[in-house]
Amino acid sequence: MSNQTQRLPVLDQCCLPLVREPLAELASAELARMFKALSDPVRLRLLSMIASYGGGEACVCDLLGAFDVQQSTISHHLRVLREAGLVDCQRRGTWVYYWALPTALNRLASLLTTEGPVSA
Amino acid sequence: MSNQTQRLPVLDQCCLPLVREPLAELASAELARMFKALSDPVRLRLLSMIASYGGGEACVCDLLGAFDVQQSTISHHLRVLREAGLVDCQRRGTWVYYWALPTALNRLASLLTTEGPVSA
DNA sequence: GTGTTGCTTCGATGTCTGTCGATACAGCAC
DNA sequence: GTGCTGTATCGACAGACATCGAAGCAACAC
Repeated sequence: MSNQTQRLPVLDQCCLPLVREPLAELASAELARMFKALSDPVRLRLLSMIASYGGGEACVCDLLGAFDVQQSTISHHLRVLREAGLVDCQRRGTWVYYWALPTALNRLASLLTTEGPVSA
Repeated sequence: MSNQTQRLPVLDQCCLPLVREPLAELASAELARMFKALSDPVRLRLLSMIASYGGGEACVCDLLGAFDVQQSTISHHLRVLREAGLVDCQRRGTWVYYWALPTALNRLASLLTTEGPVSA
């Protein structure tokens, strides 16, 4: 279930802050895909619930109750987050667990930061 | 030209990192609007060009040449960025200048950060 | 095997969005 | 005033997206 979508090669060398230098065209396309995954309230709450859940991962069954949409819709949003490289998942027996990918989140964060030192 | 759109009240008290606690429903809607503004490659590059431009602001005329889309499309994207609270603008004589709003960018950045200290 | 539960995928549908060309507006030069 | 330039807004349209219900698949219980 992991790694079934393509990698995001551009992100391996990008991530100077936006304010430091103009974004290249290729990088902007990849980054826009990641931000698009964050551009829906349901997905944002899903990511937040997953990332803040005890143990750093959450079963889909833990997430469903918090939303007023159908289970298939949640599954769709989880897939969008996964294809954007923001979360990954694994089936364990009957249940599927999701966890956030900190590297991706921190890269987006450092891109938006306008102050202080930068890791990349 | 400034402040012609509504404020984003939720952001004044939000912005603990996503990984720290689940996002409230209201906050997620406001934040999703901001991320949506970042979810287009043209807008991402526009923001980057504006933020990294010498003097911290850029005239629209400085931006147009870098894109393969019509001027009306650029104007549309600049409006989306402005209504999301990520940039502001001011007319000076014939030209309109845009600048990034660091507070908004840093809030999004701290929301995504999974490590280190947090300002809020 | 059958049945049940948890989750994903599929297909359809209404809404949103990026883009364009045309038009309107603002400021300057004259 | 007229004309010109820079930018914003309007209206239309194709493509993208969020949502749903139905169907499919995987793991378990029996």
